[in-house]
Amino acid sequence: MSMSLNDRQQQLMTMLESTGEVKVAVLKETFGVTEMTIRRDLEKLELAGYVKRTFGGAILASKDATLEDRSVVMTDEKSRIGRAAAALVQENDSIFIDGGTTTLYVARHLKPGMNITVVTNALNIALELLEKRITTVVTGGMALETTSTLVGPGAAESIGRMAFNRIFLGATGVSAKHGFSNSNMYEAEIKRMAIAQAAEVNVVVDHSKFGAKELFSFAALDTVHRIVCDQEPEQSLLEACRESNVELLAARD
Amino acid sequence: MSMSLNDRQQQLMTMLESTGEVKVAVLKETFGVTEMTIRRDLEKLELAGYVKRTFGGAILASKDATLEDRSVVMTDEKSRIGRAAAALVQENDSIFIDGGTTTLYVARHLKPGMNITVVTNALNIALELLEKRITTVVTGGMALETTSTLVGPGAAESIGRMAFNRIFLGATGVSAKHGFSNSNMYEAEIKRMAIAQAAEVNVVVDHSKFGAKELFSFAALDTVHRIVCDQEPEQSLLEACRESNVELLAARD
DNA sequence: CATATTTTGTTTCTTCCTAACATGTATTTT
DNA sequence: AAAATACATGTTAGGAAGAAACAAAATATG
Repeated sequence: MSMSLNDRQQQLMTMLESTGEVKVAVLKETFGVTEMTIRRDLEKLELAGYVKRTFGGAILASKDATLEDRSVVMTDEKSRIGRAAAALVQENDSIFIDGGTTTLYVARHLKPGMNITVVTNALNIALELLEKRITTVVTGGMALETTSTLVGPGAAESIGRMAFNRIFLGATGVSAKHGFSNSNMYEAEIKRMAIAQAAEVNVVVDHSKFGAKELFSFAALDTVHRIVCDQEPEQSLLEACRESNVELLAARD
Repeated sequence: MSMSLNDRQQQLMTMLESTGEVKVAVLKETFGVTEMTIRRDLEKLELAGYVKRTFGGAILASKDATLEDRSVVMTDEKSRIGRAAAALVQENDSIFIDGGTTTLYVARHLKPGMNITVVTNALNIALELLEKRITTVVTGGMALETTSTLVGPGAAESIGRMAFNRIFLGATGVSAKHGFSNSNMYEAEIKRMAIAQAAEVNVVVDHSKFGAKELFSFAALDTVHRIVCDQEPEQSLLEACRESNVELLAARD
């Protein structure tokens, strides 16, 4: 057993931190591996003290251990990105927040009780916003196990009837040629719909997504107005952004 | 299952609070009972939100989970009702589950991985269903802080496009004359919409709601097909049900 | 006292877990 | 480049924990 967490294990921890509990049967589907592999992951995470295994899954070990010393995938980066993105939001805004791990941090950094209307297609984000006493509208749709995101015709249709003055989208890939992309077709479709209804489009990504191309592209580079990230991309992508007139907001802090 | 904790269950909680974790095998010896008895204790404590069961034991529940569950009353009754209601669900059903505390227990008792499609307007119910790997569709709408329920035109519209062969609704009042009622106008509207699209209407209520009339009535007595409750109502309401051809399913067990 | 109700035990079956081994994939060594 | 090693993942079989249904005992209730 290696010392550090691999990609899947870190993703697993991110999921766990947003939902509070994970199930072996779900994770198996999510990552496309056998239950045995998931169990080995959980065993390792339990030994490391990160999680407590339950019958059929696992929950977070304890609240106090959940602090920042956990080396979960890019939490610090995502948190900084979320804070910077949330700072862009003005009173009386009508915003849309996409489902995803990075966007969750945007919601978390919104000022409680703020007088805005937030539309989201993510269940966990909606709950988070409700706790902050922020007016929350949820798109309809079919729920995806993995991200608790709502997709499909129901979601698309309800978005089609709305107009946002600011939206925040996640992405699993950002490339100069290929633009912004996502690994899930249905999620990509929702992103496209939201963009069509938006006055200002923000994409929130950590630097690990730069240069990556996923199967489903949902926007060309010049379609978005701003990229909120934790550090600037390498030269070629940076130049492409300048040419496409995309603002780069790097939350270095 | 009794309403309050018995001696052994309270001792168990005391042990748990001092040690942080308990094991079935140990508790079995400690109290001189079978494992089954301990499991029943733990099951009850988990449904009440006090503990989280692990493999072979249990640990203290996390803070945020207890907040929601512990505050509610009639957990045992609601749990029984939920179980009886969930037993009505057949494979390949398309069902709707209303937002509410009692209906949450219906969702909790559905068999994991069951091949059904569940539509709901409650965020917490949707998350619960996702963990059980059940196909989940969420209505759109504005979220109400108090119940994390989605209401309004968005919700109504999406329900209007669906057809359910079974629905489960909560109610805050059931009376012979006034029918089924709810204290919240918006929620009542959703219930009306759902009924209009349903082949079979089930109302799940504990006995404390019998005889009560809330401001917003959403259905006459003879509109629903079945009432799932924990005990039969008094004579007058019982007769009214018979006359209106409403099946009464009392989950006494 | 008789009857109901609740609690606990028993059995059976299912689900989840573990362990041991097999396979595949990198990575290093020769 | 071939062989060896380590590592991650898959497969199979067996066991342990849990759930469901039923039976028995204890307790309460009229």
